Amino acid sequence: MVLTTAEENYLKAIYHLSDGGTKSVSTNDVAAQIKTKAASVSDMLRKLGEKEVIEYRKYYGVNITEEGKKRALQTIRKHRLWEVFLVDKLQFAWDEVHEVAEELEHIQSPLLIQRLDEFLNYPKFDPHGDPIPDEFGDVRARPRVALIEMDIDQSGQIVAVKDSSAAFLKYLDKVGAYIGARIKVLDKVEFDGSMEILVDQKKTLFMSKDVAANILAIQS
Amino acid sequence: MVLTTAEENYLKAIYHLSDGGTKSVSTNDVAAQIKTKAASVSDMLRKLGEKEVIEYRKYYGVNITEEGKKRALQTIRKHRLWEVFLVDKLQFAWDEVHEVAEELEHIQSPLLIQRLDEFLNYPKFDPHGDPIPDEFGDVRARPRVALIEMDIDQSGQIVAVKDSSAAFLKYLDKVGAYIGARIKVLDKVEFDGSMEILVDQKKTLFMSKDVAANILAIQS
DNA sequence: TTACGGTTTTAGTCTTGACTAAAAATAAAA
DNA sequence: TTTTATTTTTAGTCAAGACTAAAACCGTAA
Ligand SMILES: [Mn+2]
Ligand SMILES: [Mn+2]
Ligand SMILES: [Mn+2]
Ligand SMILES: [Mn+2]
Repeated sequence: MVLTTAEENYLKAIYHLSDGGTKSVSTNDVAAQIKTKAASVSDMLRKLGEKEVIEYRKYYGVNITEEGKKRALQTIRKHRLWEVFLVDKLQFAWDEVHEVAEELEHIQSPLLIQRLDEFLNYPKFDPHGDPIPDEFGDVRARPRVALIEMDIDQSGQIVAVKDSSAAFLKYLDKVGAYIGARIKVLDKVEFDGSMEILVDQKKTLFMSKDVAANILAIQS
Repeated sequence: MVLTTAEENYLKAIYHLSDGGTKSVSTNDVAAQIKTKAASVSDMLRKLGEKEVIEYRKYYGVNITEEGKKRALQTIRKHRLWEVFLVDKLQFAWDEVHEVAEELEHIQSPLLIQRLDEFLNYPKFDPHGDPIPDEFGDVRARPRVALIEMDIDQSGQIVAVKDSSAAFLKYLDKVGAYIGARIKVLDKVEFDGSMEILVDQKKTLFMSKDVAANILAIQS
């Protein structure tokens, strides 16, 4: 059974909103994520339910099935591999890849993805630090914590961003935060939740709590 | 004005059938090429006419406009660049690329194509020997002649294939004909039009007139 | 000049994936 | 336990792109 581009996009959205299939997802949540109207979502949920990639109980939201999870992870795998390709091979900036990958992820060719993976040397993470599922849909997740959760004097390394919008990524470029940077929390301001971060042992960075909430690190 | 995937496919078909815009094209020809029904084609021709990429006179076939030619060549450029990518970078065989390129050619991103072109080192020909239009739609065509048109004792070099079907390309692989091969016509059989060809000064190849008609060479 | 065969267009239908407006169901408040 | 607010679904519509069947047109032959 084959999914259309629209169905793949819905399923991916449901997967993300459900935190990898752990939570159930409401019609309105999906509508917001996909930027469609709830009425359109209701329709699609019925169809995805019939295809048994989600379990759909009217008025009570949806849960993704095992089959659905597998399908969503395949699409996510393709999306992230293409992002790596665009950045590593075609010198795209990390804030330029998302829309293109959103299209490329729907190209149907198992051989293409297998060869692309090989060509990219089997990358484990995409340019935003998100893990790339293997061909069986297995994801090796790293324990990650938002910068905002870290305490003063704690050290670590930036490994991913929660928000992949161009606006946010460009801001990180501007201030010199990047994936792989070593960081240390110098100060947390009680009043507004903003933070002072030492980057690579040399540069001090001030960031609002909104920024700190969208940078993910591993602690060391 | 933006074209849908379907519209791009129709326009490309019309471009090819019209020999690069020189001949007018009938509804039935398009239907055969796209593998749809004439009724569907009529409908689409009306739409393409409204978008002024073709000139459509009911019952009298269509002619592609300058704007249409430009659009078609952009799609062809993308198709052929992706074919080069698949063969040169992902080790696809030349008979495996067409279907995938047929999808990839519709990805919308000028930056992607510009960077891909650069990454591939500005290739001038695709894996089947067809020229790749530049970003302005200019094609530098080589003078090519079908093998079947060559006379006994004439020499040359295989530069392209007319038929890009997997069946034909696999056959060429099997018998050892390839783009770039040096060839010489040893014999032409009056009776059935079949030919005897010397390849790379060492291997003799017998081919039917159908095969000889689909191999293109430059004479030397 | 008319009849005919082949080509093309029109008319009507279907599916997919959107939308708006209205109805129905659920959840929260009184 | 009603009432109300919010969410969700249904009903009806639309556009794109396909299809079949029927009508219209074109060019040729009688
Ligand atoms: Mn997508
Ligand atoms: Mn990403
Ligand atoms: Mn195509
Ligand atoms: Mn080609």
